[in-house]
Amino acid sequence: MTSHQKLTRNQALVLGSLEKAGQPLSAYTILDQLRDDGLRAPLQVYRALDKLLESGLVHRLESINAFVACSHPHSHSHGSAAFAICERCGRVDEFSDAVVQKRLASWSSEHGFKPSRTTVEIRGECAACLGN
Amino acid sequence: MTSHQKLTRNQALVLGSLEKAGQPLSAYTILDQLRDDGLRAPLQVYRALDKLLESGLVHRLESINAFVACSHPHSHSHGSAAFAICERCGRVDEFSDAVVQKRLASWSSEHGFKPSRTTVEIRGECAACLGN
DNA sequence: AATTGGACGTAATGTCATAACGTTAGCTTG
DNA sequence: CAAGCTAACGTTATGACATTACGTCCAATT
Ligand SMILES: [Zn+2]
Ligand SMILES: [Zn+2]
Ligand SMILES: [Zn+2]
Ligand SMILES: [Zn+2]
Repeated sequence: MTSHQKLTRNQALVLGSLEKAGQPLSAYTILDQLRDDGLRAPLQVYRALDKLLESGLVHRLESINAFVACSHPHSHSHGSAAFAICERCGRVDEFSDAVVQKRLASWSSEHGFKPSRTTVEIRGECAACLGN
Repeated sequence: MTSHQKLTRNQALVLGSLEKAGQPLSAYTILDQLRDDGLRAPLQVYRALDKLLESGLVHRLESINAFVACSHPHSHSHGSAAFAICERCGRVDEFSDAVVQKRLASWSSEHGFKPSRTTVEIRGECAACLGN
Protein backbone atom coordinates (compact mmCIF):
# COMPACT_ATOMS: atom_id res chain seq x y z
CA MET A 1 0.00 0.00 0.00
CA THR A 2 2.73 2.46 0.85
CA SER A 3 4.98 1.52 -2.02
CA HIS A 4 4.58 -0.88 -4.90
CA GLN A 5 2.08 1.34 -6.55
CA LYS A 6 2.52 1.86 -10.21
CA LEU A 7 4.35 5.07 -10.80
CA THR A 8 2.75 7.82 -12.77
CA ARG A 9 4.48 9.16 -15.83
CA ASN A 10 6.03 12.12 -14.03
CA GLN A 11 7.12 10.00 -11.11
CA ALA A 12 8.76 7.50 -13.45
CA LEU A 13 10.53 10.28 -15.32
CA VAL A 14 11.89 11.83 -12.13
CA LEU A 15 12.99 8.51 -10.69
CA GLY A 16 14.62 7.61 -13.99
CA SER A 17 16.50 10.85 -14.02
CA LEU A 18 17.88 10.23 -10.53
CA GLU A 19 18.77 6.62 -11.28
CA LYS A 20 20.53 7.56 -14.45
CA ALA A 21 22.51 10.27 -12.69
CA GLY A 22 23.70 7.96 -9.93
CA GLN A 23 24.27 10.96 -7.76
CA PRO A 24 22.23 13.64 -6.03
CA LEU A 25 20.40 16.15 -8.17
CA SER A 26 18.53 19.29 -7.26
CA ALA A 27 14.88 19.52 -8.20
CA TYR A 28 15.68 22.17 -10.76
CA THR A 29 18.41 20.07 -12.34
CA ILE A 30 15.93 17.23 -12.67
CA LEU A 31 13.51 19.64 -14.26
CA ASP A 32 16.10 20.77 -16.78
CA GLN A 33 16.80 17.18 -17.73
CA LEU A 34 13.14 16.47 -18.30
CA ARG A 35 12.19 19.50 -20.37
CA ASP A 36 12.35 17.40 -23.50
CA ASP A 37 9.88 15.02 -21.93
CA GLY A 38 7.39 17.78 -21.48
CA LEU A 39 7.99 18.96 -17.94
CA ARG A 40 7.80 22.69 -17.57
CA ALA A 41 7.37 23.70 -13.96
CA PRO A 42 9.16 22.98 -10.66
CA LEU A 43 5.95 21.79 -9.09
CA GLN A 44 5.74 18.87 -11.46
CA VAL A 45 9.08 17.68 -10.15
CA TYR A 46 8.37 18.42 -6.49
CA ARG A 47 5.06 16.60 -6.61
CA ALA A 48 6.69 13.54 -8.11
CA LEU A 49 9.49 13.73 -5.54
CA ASP A 50 6.99 13.88 -2.69
CA LYS A 51 5.49 10.60 -3.76
CA LEU A 52 8.85 8.98 -4.38
CA LEU A 53 10.03 10.10 -0.94
CA GLU A 54 6.90 8.68 0.63
CA SER A 55 7.42 5.32 -0.96
CA GLY A 56 11.10 5.27 -0.08
CA LEU A 57 12.38 5.11 -3.64
CA VAL A 58 14.13 8.43 -3.25
CA HIS A 59 15.86 10.15 -0.35
CA ARG A 60 16.31 13.80 0.36
CA LEU A 61 19.74 15.04 1.36
CA GLU A 62 18.97 17.88 3.70
CA SER A 63 22.44 19.27 3.93
CA ILE A 64 22.76 19.88 0.22
CA ASN A 65 19.13 20.41 -0.81
CA ALA A 66 19.21 17.56 -3.25
CA PHE A 67 17.58 14.23 -3.95
CA VAL A 68 19.03 10.82 -4.67
CA ALA A 69 17.61 7.47 -5.74
CA CYS A 70 17.61 4.88 -2.97
CA SER A 71 20.49 2.44 -3.22
CA HIS A 72 18.34 -0.38 -1.92
CA PRO A 73 15.04 0.14 -3.66
CA HIS A 74 13.99 -3.47 -3.18
CA SER A 75 14.22 -3.66 0.59
CA HIS A 76 11.42 -1.20 0.72
CA SER A 77 10.98 1.18 3.55
CA HIS A 78 14.26 0.30 5.18
CA GLY A 79 14.81 2.17 8.42
CA SER A 80 16.28 5.61 8.34
CA ALA A 81 19.41 5.67 6.27
CA ALA A 82 22.66 7.54 6.69
CA PHE A 83 24.62 9.18 3.91
CA ALA A 84 28.24 9.99 3.23
CA ILE A 85 28.40 12.80 0.73
CA CYS A 86 31.58 13.73 -1.12
CA GLU A 87 31.79 17.47 -1.46
CA ARG A 88 34.30 17.18 -4.25
CA CYS A 89 32.74 14.74 -6.71
CA GLY A 90 29.17 14.47 -5.47
CA ARG A 91 29.31 10.76 -4.82
CA VAL A 92 26.90 9.57 -2.15
CA ASP A 93 27.10 6.33 -0.20
CA GLU A 94 23.94 5.28 1.51
CA PHE A 95 24.37 3.12 4.53
CA SER A 96 22.51 2.09 7.59
CA ASP A 97 23.93 1.63 11.05
CA ALA A 98 21.78 -0.21 13.54
CA VAL A 99 23.81 1.05 16.49
CA VAL A 100 23.36 4.67 15.46
CA GLN A 101 19.64 4.16 14.98
CA LYS A 102 19.41 2.46 18.33
CA ARG A 103 21.25 5.23 20.16
CA LEU A 104 19.08 7.90 18.63
CA ALA A 105 15.98 5.91 19.48
CA SER A 106 17.25 5.57 23.03
CA TRP A 107 17.82 9.28 23.41
CA SER A 108 14.32 9.88 22.11
CA SER A 109 12.61 7.47 24.44
CA GLU A 110 14.60 8.73 27.43
CA HIS A 111 13.51 12.26 26.70
CA GLY A 112 9.91 11.57 25.80
CA PHE A 113 10.57 12.65 22.24
CA LYS A 114 8.57 11.02 19.48
CA PRO A 115 10.73 10.93 16.36
CA SER A 116 9.24 11.14 12.92
CA ARG A 117 12.15 11.65 10.56
CA THR A 118 15.87 11.33 11.18
CA THR A 119 18.70 12.84 9.19
CA VAL A 120 22.25 11.51 9.37
CA GLU A 121 24.62 12.97 6.81
CA ILE A 122 28.40 13.12 6.71
CA ARG A 123 29.99 15.53 4.30
CA GLY A 124 33.62 15.19 3.37
CA GLU A 125 35.84 13.66 0.75
CA CYS A 126 35.47 10.16 -0.61
CA ALA A 127 38.26 7.63 -1.00
CA ALA A 128 38.47 8.13 -4.76
CA CYS A 129 38.88 11.86 -4.44
CA LEU A 130 41.53 11.43 -1.78
CA GLY A 131 43.54 9.56 -4.36
CA ASN A 132 43.53 5.99 -3.08
CA MET B 1 42.34 31.50 18.14
CA THR B 2 39.36 29.81 16.60
CA SER B 3 36.93 31.21 19.10
CA HIS B 4 37.34 33.66 21.93
CA GLN B 5 37.81 36.51 19.58
CA LYS B 6 35.90 39.59 20.39
CA LEU B 7 32.72 39.64 18.42
CA THR B 8 31.99 42.44 16.02
CA ARG B 9 28.89 44.49 16.42
CA ASN B 10 26.90 42.55 13.84
CA GLN B 11 28.06 39.23 15.20
CA ALA B 12 27.06 40.22 18.71
CA LEU B 13 23.66 41.38 17.51
CA VAL B 14 22.98 38.14 15.65
CA LEU B 15 24.16 35.97 18.52
CA GLY B 16 22.07 38.01 20.95
CA SER B 17 19.02 37.56 18.80
CA LEU B 18 19.46 33.79 18.75
CA GLU B 19 20.15 33.58 22.47
CA LYS B 20 17.15 35.67 23.30
CA ALA B 21 14.93 33.54 21.08
CA GLY B 22 16.03 30.29 22.69
CA GLN B 23 14.93 28.47 19.58
CA PRO B 24 15.96 28.22 15.95
CA LEU B 25 15.50 31.25 13.75
CA SER B 26 15.88 31.70 10.03
CA ALA B 27 18.38 34.24 8.77
CA TYR B 28 15.56 36.44 7.54
CA THR B 29 13.78 36.31 10.88
CA ILE B 30 16.99 37.41 12.57
CA LEU B 31 17.26 40.21 10.06
CA ASP B 32 13.73 41.37 10.81
CA GLN B 33 14.52 41.45 14.51
CA LEU B 34 17.60 43.56 13.96
CA ARG B 35 16.19 46.19 11.62
CA ASP B 36 15.91 48.62 14.49
CA ASP B 37 19.59 48.08 15.17
CA GLY B 38 20.47 49.16 11.69
CA LEU B 39 20.72 45.92 9.77
CA ARG B 40 19.24 46.13 6.30
CA ALA B 41 20.43 43.27 4.14
CA PRO B 42 20.52 39.45 4.40
CA LEU B 43 24.23 39.42 3.80
CA GLN B 44 24.89 41.24 7.02
CA VAL B 45 23.23 38.39 8.86
CA TYR B 46 24.77 35.62 6.81
CA ARG B 47 28.26 37.04 7.25
CA ALA B 48 27.82 37.21 11.00
CA LEU B 49 26.38 33.69 11.04
CA ASP B 50 29.37 32.36 9.11
CA LYS B 51 31.73 33.58 11.78
CA LEU B 52 29.55 32.38 14.61
CA LEU B 53 29.30 28.96 12.99
CA GLU B 54 33.06 28.84 12.59
CA SER B 55 33.64 29.59 16.24
CA GLY B 56 31.00 27.10 17.34
CA LEU B 57 28.76 29.63 19.07
CA VAL B 58 25.93 28.88 16.66
CA HIS B 59 24.77 25.75 14.88
CA ARG B 60 22.96 25.36 11.64
CA LEU B 61 19.97 23.05 11.48
CA GLU B 62 20.12 21.73 7.97
CA SER B 63 16.74 20.09 7.94
CA ILE B 64 14.86 23.28 8.70
CA ASN B 65 17.15 25.93 7.23
CA ALA B 66 17.56 27.67 10.54
CA PHE B 67 20.19 28.62 13.08
CA VAL B 68 20.35 28.15 16.83
CA ALA B 69 22.68 29.33 19.59
CA CYS B 70 24.88 26.60 20.97
CA SER B 71 23.61 25.19 24.25
CA HIS B 72 27.12 24.69 25.54
CA PRO B 73 28.93 27.80 24.40
CA HIS B 74 31.62 27.45 27.04
CA SER B 75 32.87 24.01 26.11
CA HIS B 76 34.10 25.46 22.89
CA SER B 77 34.31 23.48 19.76
CA HIS B 78 32.62 20.43 21.20
CA GLY B 79 32.51 17.57 18.74
CA SER B 80 29.69 17.36 16.30
CA ALA B 81 26.37 17.75 18.03
CA ALA B 82 23.03 16.11 17.46
CA PHE B 83 19.68 17.83 17.59
CA ALA B 84 16.12 16.86 18.42
CA ILE B 85 13.78 19.33 16.78
CA CYS B 86 10.12 19.58 17.74
CA GLU B 87 8.07 20.24 14.64
CA ARG B 88 5.17 21.47 16.69
CA CYS B 89 6.69 24.08 19.03
CA GLY B 90 10.14 24.61 17.56
CA ARG B 91 12.00 23.52 20.66
CA VAL B 92 15.46 22.16 19.99
CA ASP B 93 17.51 19.95 22.28
CA GLU B 94 21.19 19.79 21.51
CA PHE B 95 22.93 16.67 22.63
CA SER B 96 26.04 14.73 21.89
CA ASP B 97 26.35 11.00 21.74
CA ALA B 98 29.83 9.55 21.80
CA VAL B 99 28.67 6.19 20.49
CA VAL B 100 26.98 7.75 17.49
CA GLN B 101 30.05 9.83 16.74
CA LYS B 102 32.24 6.78 17.09
CA ARG B 103 30.13 4.67 14.76
CA LEU B 104 30.10 7.35 12.10
CA ALA B 105 33.83 7.80 12.46
CA SER B 106 34.27 4.04 12.11
CA TRP B 107 32.23 3.91 8.94
CA SER B 108 34.30 6.76 7.55
CA SER B 109 37.64 5.22 8.31
CA GLU B 110 36.55 1.83 6.98
CA HIS B 111 35.53 3.41 3.72
CA GLY B 112 38.43 5.80 3.31
CA PHE B 113 36.08 8.72 3.70
CA LYS B 114 37.45 11.88 5.28
CA PRO B 115 34.60 13.60 7.11
CA SER B 116 34.45 17.33 7.48
CA ARG B 117 31.01 18.09 8.83
CA THR B 118 28.38 15.78 10.25
CA THR B 119 24.67 16.40 10.56
CA VAL B 120 22.48 14.45 12.96
CA GLU B 121 18.97 15.75 13.36
CA ILE B 122 15.81 14.12 14.62
CA ARG B 123 12.52 15.78 13.86
CA GLY B 124 9.41 14.87 15.78
CA GLU B 125 7.38 15.96 18.77
CA CYS B 126 8.83 16.91 22.12
CA ALA B 127 7.62 15.65 25.48
CA ALA B 128 5.86 18.90 26.30
CA CYS B 129 3.90 18.88 23.06
CA LEU B 130 2.93 15.25 23.58
CA GLY B 131 1.24 16.34 26.78
CA ASN B 132 3.41 14.77 29.43
C1' DA C 1 52.40 57.80 5.15
C1' DA C 2 51.51 53.74 2.64
C1' DT C 3 49.95 49.03 2.68
C1' DT C 4 47.24 45.33 3.96
C1' DG C 5 43.35 42.60 5.44
C1' DG C 6 38.94 42.09 7.72
C1' DA C 7 34.57 43.64 8.31
C1' DC C 8 31.05 46.37 6.45
C1' DG C 9 26.98 48.40 3.31
C1' DT C 10 24.20 47.92 -0.67
C1' DA C 11 22.12 46.23 -4.83
C1' DA C 12 21.34 42.63 -7.70
C1' DT C 13 20.88 38.04 -8.57
C1' DG C 14 20.63 33.11 -7.97
C1' DT C 15 18.60 28.93 -5.92
C1' DC C 16 15.11 26.24 -3.61
C1' DA C 17 10.17 25.45 -2.62
C1' DT C 18 5.10 26.24 -2.26
C1' DA C 19 0.33 28.57 -2.85
C1' DA C 20 -3.55 28.92 -5.57
C1' DC C 21 -6.17 28.07 -9.37
C1' DG C 22 -8.53 25.30 -12.66
C1' DT C 23 -8.37 20.88 -15.53
C1' DT C 24 -8.03 15.97 -16.67
C1' DA C 25 -8.31 11.00 -16.10
C1' DG C 26 -9.69 6.97 -13.75
C1' DC C 27 -12.57 4.77 -10.52
C1' DT C 28 -16.97 3.92 -7.77
C1' DT C 29 -21.62 3.56 -7.27
C1' DG C 30 -26.49 4.02 -7.90
C1' DC D 1 -24.46 4.86 -18.38
C1' DA D 2 -24.14 9.19 -15.69
C1' DA D 3 -23.02 11.38 -11.48
C1' DG D 4 -19.82 11.95 -8.17
C1' DC D 5 -15.36 11.35 -6.22
C1' DT D 6 -10.34 11.43 -5.89
C1' DA D 7 -5.58 11.65 -7.36
C1' DA D 8 -2.64 13.50 -10.42
C1' DC D 9 -1.73 17.11 -13.58
C1' DG D 10 -0.54 21.94 -15.83
C1' DT D 11 0.38 26.75 -15.21
C1' DT D 12 1.27 31.08 -13.08
C1' DA D 13 2.70 33.56 -9.49
C1' DT D 14 4.91 34.11 -5.28
C1' DG D 15 7.54 33.13 -1.18
C1' DA D 16 11.78 31.64 1.28
C1' DC D 17 16.66 30.93 1.52
C1' DA D 18 21.40 32.19 0.07
C1' DT D 19 25.27 34.26 -2.66
C1' DT D 20 27.84 37.31 -6.16
C1' DA D 21 29.83 41.51 -7.04
C1' DC D 22 31.61 45.82 -6.02
C1' DG D 23 33.06 49.55 -3.48
C1' DT D 24 34.07 51.61 1.31
C1' DC D 25 35.75 51.96 5.97
C1' DC D 26 39.01 51.29 9.58
C1' DA D 27 42.56 49.43 12.40
C1' DA D 28 47.02 47.09 12.43
C1' DT D 29 51.38 46.68 10.40
C1' DT D 30 55.55 48.26 7.92
ZN1 LIG E 1 17.42 3.93 0.77
ZN1 LIG F 1 34.63 12.18 -4.24
ZN1 LIG G 1 26.81 23.27 20.55
ZN1 LIG H 1 7.25 20.73 21.19
